[in-house]
Amino acid sequence: MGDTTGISEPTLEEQIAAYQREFQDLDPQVEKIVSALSRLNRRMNVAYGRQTAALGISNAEWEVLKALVLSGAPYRMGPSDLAKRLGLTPAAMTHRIDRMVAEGLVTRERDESNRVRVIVELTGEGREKWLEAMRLASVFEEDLLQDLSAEERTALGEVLTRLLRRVEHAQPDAGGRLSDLD
Amino acid sequence: MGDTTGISEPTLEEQIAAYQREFQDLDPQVEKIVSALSRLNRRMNVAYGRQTAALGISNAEWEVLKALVLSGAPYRMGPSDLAKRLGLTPAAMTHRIDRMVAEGLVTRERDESNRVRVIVELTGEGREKWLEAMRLASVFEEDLLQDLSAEERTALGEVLTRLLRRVEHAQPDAGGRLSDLD
DNA sequence: GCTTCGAAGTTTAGGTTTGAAGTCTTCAGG
DNA sequence: CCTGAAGACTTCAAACCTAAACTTCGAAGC
Repeated sequence: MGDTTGISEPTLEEQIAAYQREFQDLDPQVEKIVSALSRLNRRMNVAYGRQTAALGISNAEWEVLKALVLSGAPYRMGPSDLAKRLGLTPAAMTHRIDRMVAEGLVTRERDESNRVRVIVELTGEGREKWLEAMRLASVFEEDLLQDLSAEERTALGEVLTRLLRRVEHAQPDAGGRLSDLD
Repeated sequence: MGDTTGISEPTLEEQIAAYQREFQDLDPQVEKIVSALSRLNRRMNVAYGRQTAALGISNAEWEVLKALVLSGAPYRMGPSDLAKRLGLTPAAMTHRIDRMVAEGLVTRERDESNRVRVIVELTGEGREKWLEAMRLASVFEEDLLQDLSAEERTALGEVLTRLLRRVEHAQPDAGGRLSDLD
């Protein structure tokens, strides 16, 4: 994972001003929200990356551990399910599992009841790694939000889930319009 | 850019419940905000990816065009500056510029006043591509936020920039605590 | 002037992901 | 049974990234 520490970009205000200069047909308020969302997420991922790196795992491996843990005991999933869950191709999943097996985070075995299927199962070590990562992450997240009052947190959560519903239940066609899928 | 269309994850509510089950020491309200932020961003990137793909460019190339345009006329930057701006290594920047030169989106020439430096300059075609992409993106973004009232937009922008300031001026150490850098 | 150091880009080697092709297993019909 | 088809996973080649070594140029110091 590349060290994105040295990332240097203009301030949000400067960037909005530049957008106004180069593309007048743009609502600065909308752009502010979108740009802030994007930046916030990038910075958070950098932070998560440092934390997981300190535990000796990559962000990619953390994603796999997360999917397995959240699937609930006995913490088993097939490679295809994992791939769909993480938005990877099956090929990438195969290699990622290879590495994680070598590191003892998961095991891979054939399903004896259906020998086409493969079962990826979290090891005790893998679960422990996830718990450690979660402990770090939860401290970071609480710190991040510490300036927000309870009311602000509620409001923010509500607005974000509203936006999320809007993108999840609809995907834009090539023209950019959101069109319902279901 | 892999087609992440088939991404399949539990609903946000299910995921929060799973977190509670597997890691009790977690504020569901915090986790809701963080998870929604992360998902929202991922979905938006998928949407942007489709739009830029429809224009025959990748998300990666779009980032470069954006940096050049926002730098202002005459739309020139050095590879190192671009690399820092995008959070890439110089090596990656070299190859990315290679491709974009081949596609006619930018030109590369040596700075005659300082022959170590290289100048990457946006072409008319590159600028036009960016404008097209922005037209699509702005429609998408406006659609995304259409359910939010003016007051909600203002409040959301304010809260997000507040969070952004908190991560930008501080980066967590390996222990997860935010610690001021300046 | 000569040397040394640092900065800017490029090249090279290695690793991860993708898309396409291939293998193996299961299942439904003849 | 045997065959064909579909599904689950793996293998392979190509694309793109990172880290590190290398090349070149410019700026200081003696």
